[in-house]
Amino acid sequence: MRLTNTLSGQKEELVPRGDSVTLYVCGVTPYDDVHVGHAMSYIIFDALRRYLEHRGHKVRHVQNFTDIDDKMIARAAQRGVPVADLARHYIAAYFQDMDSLNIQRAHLYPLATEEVPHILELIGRLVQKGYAYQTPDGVYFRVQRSPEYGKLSHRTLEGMMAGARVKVDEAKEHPMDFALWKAAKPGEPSWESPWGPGRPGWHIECSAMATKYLGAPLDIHGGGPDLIFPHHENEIAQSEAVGAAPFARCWVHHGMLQISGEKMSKSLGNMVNVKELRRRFSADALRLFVLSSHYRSPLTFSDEGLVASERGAERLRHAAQPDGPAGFSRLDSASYEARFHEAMDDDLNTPQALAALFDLAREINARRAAGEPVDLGVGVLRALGSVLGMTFAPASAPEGDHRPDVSGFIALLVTTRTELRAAKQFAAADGIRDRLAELGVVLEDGPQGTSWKLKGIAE
RNA sequence: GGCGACGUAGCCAAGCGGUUAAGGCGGGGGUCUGCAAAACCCCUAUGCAGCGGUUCGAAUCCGCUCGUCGCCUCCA
Repeated sequence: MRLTNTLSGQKEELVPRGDSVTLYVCGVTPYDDVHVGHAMSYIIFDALRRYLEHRGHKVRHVQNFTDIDDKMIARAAQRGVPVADLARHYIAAYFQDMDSLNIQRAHLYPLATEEVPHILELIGRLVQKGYAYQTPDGVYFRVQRSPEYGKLSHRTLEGMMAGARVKVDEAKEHPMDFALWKAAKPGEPSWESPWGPGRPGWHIECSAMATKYLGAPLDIHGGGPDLIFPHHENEIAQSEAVGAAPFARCWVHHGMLQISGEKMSKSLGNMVNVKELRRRFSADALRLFVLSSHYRSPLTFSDEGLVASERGAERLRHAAQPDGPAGFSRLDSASYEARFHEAMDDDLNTPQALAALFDLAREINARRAAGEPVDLGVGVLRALGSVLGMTFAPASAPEGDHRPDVSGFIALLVTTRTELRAAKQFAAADGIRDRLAELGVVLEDGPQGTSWKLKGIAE
């Protein structure tokens, strides 16, 4: 398949070298609940991984947790809890939320705090080779030693300095030099090192973990677009300085999630967290919302968009119901599969892949309505949908929905209503239906009798 | 100030020089139904921000104008 490589700005054919594809995705700093921006990011990389696996590649997927940094320390202090406890809590929350979105877990989730020896070794090599120097504040990377610095973000040191929004630190040789090791201030968690007690800088952990667990060059290194600079740029500088060049063959970045035209950020206070969203929308609706635009385009979050996606998800769910007779069908699912693959092969074009799925759903519905067996088509729809991470699970049982199971009572009312209808007492029958609708139970009369489902999710 | 992205139907969104401009949501009409819902069928952009240019041919390439947004600082 072809993927856009941020490094070249071009679509490039992904050619696996060994028996597997290595995928490193930058993870979160676990100091707060995950928000829709994270959801968007990890849904996209989940779809990428699932597709690679669908195409027969073995994927080795590593994603880190930055469990020690300024934000962690500040939040822990604010709450009066140890940093490690804060990390443990939000890492658990991260998994809960991502699981609820049907995002496959990475094979390994290294923690920065557990990689300190390896990080120190890497810093030592950088110092030894003249790429790093010590100041009273810690150890810094010497960006001017990297002639290619800026190659990922396509900018130059001069260009960045022109912006002049860089804080001046007298002790640094160059304003763009960045910390590899931060000297501990009193009361901060710290580790011993040849440069005094301190903790790792942000960027060094990813270089250390990625090379340790996957080895350079990585086939794919991904992350949010806001990580291109400085995080990923610095990862490249550090890693390639010690000979791990190229650090990654293909850099994959997606568009930014925005909220009503603005960037969503902690400072603007317009965060929407995943837990809250999952109470109102199904995992499939979130998937559809994210994947119905191309991953490299910015996406604007909106409630109306989610509502529309929930309807769309419901449409696919309906078509994917494995009912009806099995048997031969004239439905040509191969052509839909071909469209799906062609779209996904071309830089993960999920909107077009979804279009193929919706067209398949339409044909399934039409043939099912005509009494034809559609089990083969349904099988293909479910298989391809699951490549995108769709669950097809009924929307009626959202995560965190603690409504008691009332199906017995509803069944009783449905039976009663059926009897009323048989007796042509339509006013009473409609009354039951209306009252149930008010309570969030939708009845549908079909040839095989009356079925019901809970509405509730996207109300 | 530097770098970059985008502007396609009421809304979201594909399209990467050449058949009738995907798909979803919404809306309109119809079939089915006691009615409704769901489902199905049909319709919903002679036009792709505007103006020039290149080309036999442009939503797609180039230039300019207008508009929106992002990165350059912690952030997926």
